[in-house]
Amino acid sequence: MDQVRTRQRPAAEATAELIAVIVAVTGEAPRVLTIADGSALPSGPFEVTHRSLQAGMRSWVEQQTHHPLGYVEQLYTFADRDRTRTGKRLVAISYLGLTREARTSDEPGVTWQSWYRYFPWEDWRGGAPAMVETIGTRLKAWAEAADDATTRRDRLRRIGATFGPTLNEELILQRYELLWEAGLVPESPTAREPIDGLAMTHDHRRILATGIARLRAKIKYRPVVFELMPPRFTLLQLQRAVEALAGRLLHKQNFRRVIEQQDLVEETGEITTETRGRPAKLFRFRRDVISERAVAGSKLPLAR
Amino acid sequence: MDQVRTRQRPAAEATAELIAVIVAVTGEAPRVLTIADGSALPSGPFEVTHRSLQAGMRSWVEQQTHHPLGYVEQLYTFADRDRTRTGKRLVAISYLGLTREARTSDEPGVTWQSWYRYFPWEDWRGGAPAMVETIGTRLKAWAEAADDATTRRDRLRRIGATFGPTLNEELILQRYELLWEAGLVPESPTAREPIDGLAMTHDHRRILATGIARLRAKIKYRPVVFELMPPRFTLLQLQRAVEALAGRLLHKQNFRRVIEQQDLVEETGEITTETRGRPAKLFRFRRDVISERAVAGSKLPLAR
DNA sequence: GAGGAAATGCTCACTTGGAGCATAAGGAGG
DNA sequence: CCTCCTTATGCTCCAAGTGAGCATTTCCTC
Repeated sequence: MDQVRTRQRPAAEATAELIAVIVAVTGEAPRVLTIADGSALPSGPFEVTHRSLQAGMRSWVEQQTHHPLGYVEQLYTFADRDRTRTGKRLVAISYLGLTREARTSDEPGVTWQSWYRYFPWEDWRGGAPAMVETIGTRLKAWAEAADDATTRRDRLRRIGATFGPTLNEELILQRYELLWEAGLVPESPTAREPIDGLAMTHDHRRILATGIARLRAKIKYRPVVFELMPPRFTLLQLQRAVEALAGRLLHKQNFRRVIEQQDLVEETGEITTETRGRPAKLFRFRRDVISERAVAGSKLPLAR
Repeated sequence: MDQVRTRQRPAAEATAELIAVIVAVTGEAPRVLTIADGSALPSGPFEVTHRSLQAGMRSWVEQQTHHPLGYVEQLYTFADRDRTRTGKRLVAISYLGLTREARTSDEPGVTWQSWYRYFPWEDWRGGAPAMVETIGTRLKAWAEAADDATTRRDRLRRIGATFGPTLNEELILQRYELLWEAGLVPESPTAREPIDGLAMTHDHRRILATGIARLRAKIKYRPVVFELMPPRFTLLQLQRAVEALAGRLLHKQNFRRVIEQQDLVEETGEITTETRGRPAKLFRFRRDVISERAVAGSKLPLAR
């Protein structure tokens, strides 16, 4: 009955847009596929010809970047008030895709960018980035500038939780939002002398942050890193990839221990001498574990 | 530039629908708010007047059920081909809401239902439900009936992973999908002698499964159970609520140990004698931890 | 041939998580 | 009033998991 009532109302018109965060790891850099020379994520409207949302997203990415996609998962859906046009609502559905960087597309404007160009304060592999101190100072100033004590305390608490010494790499979105609120990024309406870091159109940088956060969380319990690896790799290469994504370094021996005891990889029998030092065994991902434990976890030594 | 190309294409029309999975725990039953006498979830179109997707969803639920909402989070967005009407695409955005069951709404058709009426095979609190064996038999028959060996092996693997002895309560969606594929639920196009369990219109039962899966996963690392509890409760009541959601029993002493060492609750100083046995202390949730560790986890002894 | 860089093996101290034993404290029934 | 039943609470044990390091091995470069 309420169903019926629902049906009687004129359904509101809307436009659905598909936005993709496509990630690869090349060398030791986590990279994201962009269009418009790094200032936007691949995107396009959901059309009648698309079999599904995901299919539509794949089609746009392939059309705009000529890059094939592998693993894909939905991220988040939002409707900005700012995105309203001609009385219709614009709903944006974002996806996270994992792939390996192929030949540079010859499409104009299509480039792979290290995601740390957009979030330079997120790369802690070489210790805390210098700018973190500046950020801390400016955030505190912003917190102190609050009108009432409650807001002030709340801001300080959030600063401590997101930029604290025990930095949690999954909180990238919360950190970005804090910077946005504090007017430290150019996209912010209250921006004043923004800090370093490339911006993107609309809320694409925010969507990128969402994708990174999801990925940083997911590598801890699902074997998704392997979607970013070449067919054969050494354990150190695997570790470097995880470190690139997480933005922090890991204990080598423990990393190997966990990977091996998880039975996620198997030796190919080959050995590489391409690196310095003692030659390393090459491994391959045991694809079958994906089905085996689509469920069970994969666990990486990323706990804190 | 690719951006520009995107803009030049005529944006496809779509209709966005909001669907809500509203959960409460009453007594020892996890309940879901339904309309149409249990056959549908509250839902309605996203309209221009809605400030945001979430606001729209709240407004529909309140309008259809007169039930106030608390905690809410987005679940998933999908576009069924079947949902196409008049050449437009229908995008459905689903939400999960947690609340406490208030007075029964006087709206006709609005009822709270135990979610195990829809998924009777998911309640393992009293041991494996009798129907699980039947399900296993029928699923195996379905697997064996596959044309080629690969499909057969794959089906058996999935059956083992989802209905295996070490049943993982989070896989409720995968189990439902398997039953759907095997034609064991009435919604399935290949349905034949469906097993027990109430169906819902469209894919609402599937959305409910998604919501339950999310909630079962989330209670393990975020203090969301408290959204479902009264202001003051005993630790056993809290445990019963978690068990109701997870569909399985927990070790009492360990449960208390974890809850207490997490500092999630504090004693009210009161004692209740409303239950049998030794009177229990009443606790209240420390609301402030939500902000304290919006981040950090809460962890419940639900690991396996 | 020496030194440097990585790969590998192993140890140790601690933390967590799953189980179970034992005791305490009300209420109900006799 | 006494006994039994039920639930609340305290604690102990043990196994598995995790964070840090030490020690060796094996190539390459100089």
